[in-house]
This record gives sequence, structure tokens and C-alpha cells, in this order.
Amino acid sequence: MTARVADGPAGKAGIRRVAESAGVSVSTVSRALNGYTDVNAATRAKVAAAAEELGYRPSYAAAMLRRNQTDTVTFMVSKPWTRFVDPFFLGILDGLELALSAQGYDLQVVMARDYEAEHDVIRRVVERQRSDALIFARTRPEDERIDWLEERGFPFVTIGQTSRNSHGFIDRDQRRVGLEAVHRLAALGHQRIAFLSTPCRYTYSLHGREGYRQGLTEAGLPHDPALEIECFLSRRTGEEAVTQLFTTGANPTALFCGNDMIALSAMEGLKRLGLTPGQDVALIGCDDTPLAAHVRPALTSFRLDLDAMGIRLGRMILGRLGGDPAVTQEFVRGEMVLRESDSPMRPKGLA
Amino acid sequence: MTARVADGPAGKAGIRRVAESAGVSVSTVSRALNGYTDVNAATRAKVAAAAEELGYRPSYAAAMLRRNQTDTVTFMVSKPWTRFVDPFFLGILDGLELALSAQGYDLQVVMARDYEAEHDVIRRVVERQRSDALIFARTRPEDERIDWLEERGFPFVTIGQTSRNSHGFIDRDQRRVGLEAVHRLAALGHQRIAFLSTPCRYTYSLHGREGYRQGLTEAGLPHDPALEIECFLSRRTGEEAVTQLFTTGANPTALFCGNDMIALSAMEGLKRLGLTPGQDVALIGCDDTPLAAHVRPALTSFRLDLDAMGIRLGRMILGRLGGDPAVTQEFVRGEMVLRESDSPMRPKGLA
DNA sequence: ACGCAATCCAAAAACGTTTTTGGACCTTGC
DNA sequence: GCAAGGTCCAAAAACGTTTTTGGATTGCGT
Repeated sequence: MTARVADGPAGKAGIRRVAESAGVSVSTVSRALNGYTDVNAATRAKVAAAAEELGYRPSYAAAMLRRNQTDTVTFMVSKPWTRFVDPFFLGILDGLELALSAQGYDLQVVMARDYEAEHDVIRRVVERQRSDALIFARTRPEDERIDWLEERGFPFVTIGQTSRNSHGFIDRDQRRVGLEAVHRLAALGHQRIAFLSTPCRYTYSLHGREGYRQGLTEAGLPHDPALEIECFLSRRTGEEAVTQLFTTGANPTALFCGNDMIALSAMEGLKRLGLTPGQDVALIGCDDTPLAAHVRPALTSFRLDLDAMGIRLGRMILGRLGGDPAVTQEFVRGEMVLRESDSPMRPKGLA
Repeated sequence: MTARVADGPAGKAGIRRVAESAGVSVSTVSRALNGYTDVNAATRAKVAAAAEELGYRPSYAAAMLRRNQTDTVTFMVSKPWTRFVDPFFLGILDGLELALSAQGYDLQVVMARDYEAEHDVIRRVVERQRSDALIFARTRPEDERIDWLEERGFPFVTIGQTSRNSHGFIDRDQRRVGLEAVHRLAALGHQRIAFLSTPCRYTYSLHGREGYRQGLTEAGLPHDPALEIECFLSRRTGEEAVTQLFTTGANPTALFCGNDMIALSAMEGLKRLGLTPGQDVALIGCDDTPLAAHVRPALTSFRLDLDAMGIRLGRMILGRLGGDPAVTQEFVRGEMVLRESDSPMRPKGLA
């Protein structure tokens, strides 16, 4: 039996054993393995060899305790409206994990079951101290979560902006999306273009509305408040909106929808009203859900490179953790992908 | 300035400060807060009050170092074929996180970018020692990953079975799914039912095939190997399969597809061949992707309660971590949801 | 009163790193 | 030949818990 040397002769090799085996001190092993400069190349090699030989893996817990950092980043996924929105989050998660794991960081995932829970979830995450940074989406113009985090100096990056924008974020320029959608529809001859908005509490909804309205004025079209509808979370949200639009006589010939979910259910609603989507009424969605391409008529929408978005998110958060004090704010471009649902205005009146 | 007491007068309150404030020893604080029995109720209350008062949060790192466990469970998501499969993983993640967080466990997520990477990813996870247990899917009959994990005694649960089934798992009874699908199609009068299988390396594919074949014999139908096609990862996988089927003269009148992705692309392929899915050729899928309900004809498929599956997974893994040595093996029922694509056999020949 | 058991709690030893401090040993310049 | 300055490394002090060990105190039976 070898001399008892603290990490226990039986257990996994600890840094002490490596030190012993390499014939150097514990501290030297640590410095050598962590890439400090003040260690001779020969010594470093010797240490590396010993570590390799013994299959040494540093104890995460010990390092974490000592350095007081977890090398973990938390992503909070907002419980989606429905399964339709999942691809958005998992797509981002994918890119994010790629960027993080490349730097030795781990990705932790927490779920917020509903809107009210989000703040509590965040609180728990930072108070448990098991994570170095936080990423979340669904920002509001005035976002108490952000105030709370900034107050505590906890590193975070959001997907989406606030009114102050004092923090790091990545976002799609939803204003431009709205603008382009309306331009497209106006160019197709539509004069009565409705906006089926996502909930107005979210910043991006507001941006989308701005874009929508600006598009209207740029196209020389009047702004009719009756054509703006706020849709909430429900599988039939678009259906209800459409029903309302055609019941109250707002009678749009085109719909710009805040997301694909809304667009899809709006299609259902149209059919139920005896209208043919993509023929009687044109539609443009957002997000480019996998569904969009497979539905009839195929939904024109705005594609987002989720992987890239995740990777950039990872870089941003790592930058912040790396001590770079700069608050980075990035935009990703949502590219319109034309399909079938954005049909030209039909000359004749409605059915 | 108060007496310097190790956790630093300035920093967050440590257990020492709580002890001091409550007028007991450090160890008592620990025992009180961790629910040990040998501490007086009055003392426990006093400690709890002091902890509350000081906003004490135990250091995860220190506890982890001492107890040698991380209170973290890792979920490996296999890079999906396409975004279509995402809902499967995120759905499970959701339920899983619910179960874990309820017990104070954290959920860590790692991605395996391709099949070959999966083993390496697993290796990294257990060697880094930042996680207590692992969950992963896509098992093979002979699965080296499982051998590797069992060898090391690392706790894990899989989604899917192996040939030995020596481990804990949760799985859908894919044999039954295949059986039911074929029964349904045979009952509709179909005689030539093709099977568009997911890759055969996965256990569930094999089970599906078993069910398919058994269904055939039970229905008194002959087994034609030309009607069995293995589909790989590609957006057009079903399309290719269908083309092959109708080019070589296998000419099925019904398709049982190993997943919805295959079914959907098979639909495309049928259309390209001038056939009307759900009319000239019946289809049944698996997984019940959100897409299934929205496509025309709506795809008949097998629903899975992903949330419940995630929750049960969580319970299983927590059971294992709780010292319960029993290997639990659970099955979830995949319920056939009838829609439009499973049409009856048309009396006349093909178009 | 005395011994024995039960109950509650204090002291101290880990857990395995990282980081600071300072000391040998060379090299170099004069 | 000596001081000054560099390089490289050893020793030891944290980091903040949990858990073991054992010692007081109390209650009880005799």
C-alpha cells in the first residue's frame, strides 16, 4: 500500500497524487495544468504526463469552491404557447450549447411555467449560486427582472430589448420585419392590411407594430385601429381574431401575423368563415416554424437562423464573463421567405 | 466592525455567521437546516430564524465538495434529424425539469451533434463529474454506451431499450404501435402495406418492424421484403422511399411510417408521383408532431404524452439517486390519433 | 444520591482545489 | 566577488460546507 496521501490511496487520483507522481508540489501541478506562465516547460510536460497517466480529473466542486465560479450558464425557457414554439428555443439552445461547451462551460436549463413564474425562477437561479450567468427571452419594455438583475450585478443577456436597453441583448429587428411585411402586401395591391399582434407586453410586439404602422404610412395607406388586434395564448387565437375582424366589418384583405401560430390558426378561422387563405385573404407570418412550409397554402414567413443566434448568444455571455465590460447588443436579420400565402389582391370584392 | 468570523464580515452570510447569530455551533446549523432529527425543535427554529434573517444561502460548491454529489442530472439530446423532432426533446425536457426542480435538482443539457459524438459526449459528462446521472435516448440493441456506463456504475436511464435491458428505461411499446397501425390499415382493406422504417440501428425501429410483421401475419397478409424500406436522415427520406416503392413495382396502397418526418416527406413524394396521399395511398405516421394535425390530409399518427414521460423519467432517475437499487423499466402508451390520412382501400386500381 | 441511558450539541476533521507569499537557485552586470 | 533581478517552485492559507466523534446535560429508576 502506497503512503496515504490525503486524496486516499483508493479513490480517484487527486492533485496531490499527481504532484507526488510528478515529483513537484501541489501548487505547481495546479499552475502547470491551468496554463500559468511561471512554470518551466519541462516541468509542465512532466506534470501533464503524470496527470494523463493517472487519469487525473480536477474536482469541479473544489475548483468551484475556491474560485467562486461555476462555469455554468443558465438558460430560462419560457413555457411556450404551444409545442409550436419549441423549435425556437431548442434551436437556440443548440447553438448556445455549442458555443459554451467549446469554452468548457456547461449549460443549465430552467423552465418558467408561466409568465408570473419567470421572475421567481430568475430569483432562484441567482440565489442558488449555481450559475454564473443567465439568458432569457420575452423581454418587456419595462422589465422588473432586468432591474432586479442589474441591481445585483448578475451577468445576463436577453433575447429581446427593453425600453432602456442598458443591457446586453440579441434581437431580431421586428420593426423591419413589420415594415417588410406591409411593404410586400401593399406591393401586392392590398389596401386593408390587418396586424394580428403577439401580446403587447413584449417589446418585440411593440416593435412589430411600429414597423406595421410605418409601413402603412410609407405605402400611403390609412391606419385603421380596427385592423390591429392583440392575440393571446390560445390555440385558436388567430381564429378568434379573424372572426372578430370579419364580424365587425373591418374586412381586411391581408393579414400580417406576429407569429406563425397566430397565422396558422387564422387560416383555420378563415376557412371556417368560408374564405380561402392565400386566395381571398393573404397572410404573412413570423418565425418560420417548420409547419410554415408544410401547410396549405404554404405560409410566407420570416426565417431566423437560430443556430447562429445561439452561438452569438454564447459568445456574448462568455464575453461578459471573461471580464469584458462592454455591453454588446446585436441584431439578427429575419429574412422573408416567400411561399404561397402572400397572394396578390384580387380585383373583385370578397366572396 | 464585528468580529472577523471566517466567512468575511463583508461577504454573504456563511454558515458561521448564522451559527454565531443563532448562538449555536456551525454543525448544529447544518444539522438543523438539513432536517436531521437530533436537534431540538426550539434550536431548529432559532437557527431557521437566524438563517432567514441573514438571508443565508448555503454554498452549493462547498456542499458539493463535501457530499460529493452535484444534485444535477444531465440530459443528452441527440441532434435531431431536423427541427421537426425538436418538440419531442423539448417536451420531455419540460416534464423532466419539473420533476427534478421539485426535488432541488438541476437539469443540465448537452447536445450530441451526430451519432458518433454521442459516446464522447457521455464520456465527457461522467468524467467531468459535474453531474450525478445521465439520461439519453436513441438506444441500440447492442449499445456500447450502456456497457461503458454500467462498467463505471454511473447512474443513468435511457429512453428506449437494448437487447439486454439490464438498465432502467422508459419506452413506448413500438411493437404495439406497429401492430395497431397494420391492423388499422388491414381493417381498411389494404393488402399491400409498406413499412418505411427509421434507421434499423435503433432498437425501437426493430420493435416497430416486429410489430409490423406480426400485424401482417395476424391479418393473414404475406410479408413482402420489398415493402420494407429503411429511411435515413434526410429531408426527402420518405420521398426517396416512395419513389423506390413505385418504381420497382412494389406498389403499396398503404404506408406505415416510422416517424412523422418520413410520413410527411412520403406525402410529398406521392404527390410528385401524381398520387394523392390519403386517397390513392393511405398513411400512418408516428410521434404526432404538431405538423401532423395541420398538414393536408391530416396525418394519422401516435400521440405520446411527452410531459408525463419527462416527469416519469425524472422520478426514475431520482429514485436511482435516492439509493433505490431497483432498476425500473416503464412503458408509455402511444395512442393512435385518427385523422384523414388513413383512408380505406379504394376498390379500383391505381390512377 | 448514584449510575445509566437518552438527548442535544460542540469541536474538529475532512473535501480537493486555487492563490498568495516567499524562498531557492541562477543569471547577469558591475 | 557581490548585489540585483529573474525564474521557478514549495508551503500554507483559504474556500464553506457536512459528518463523525465524543462530551455535556438532563431525566429516570433504584
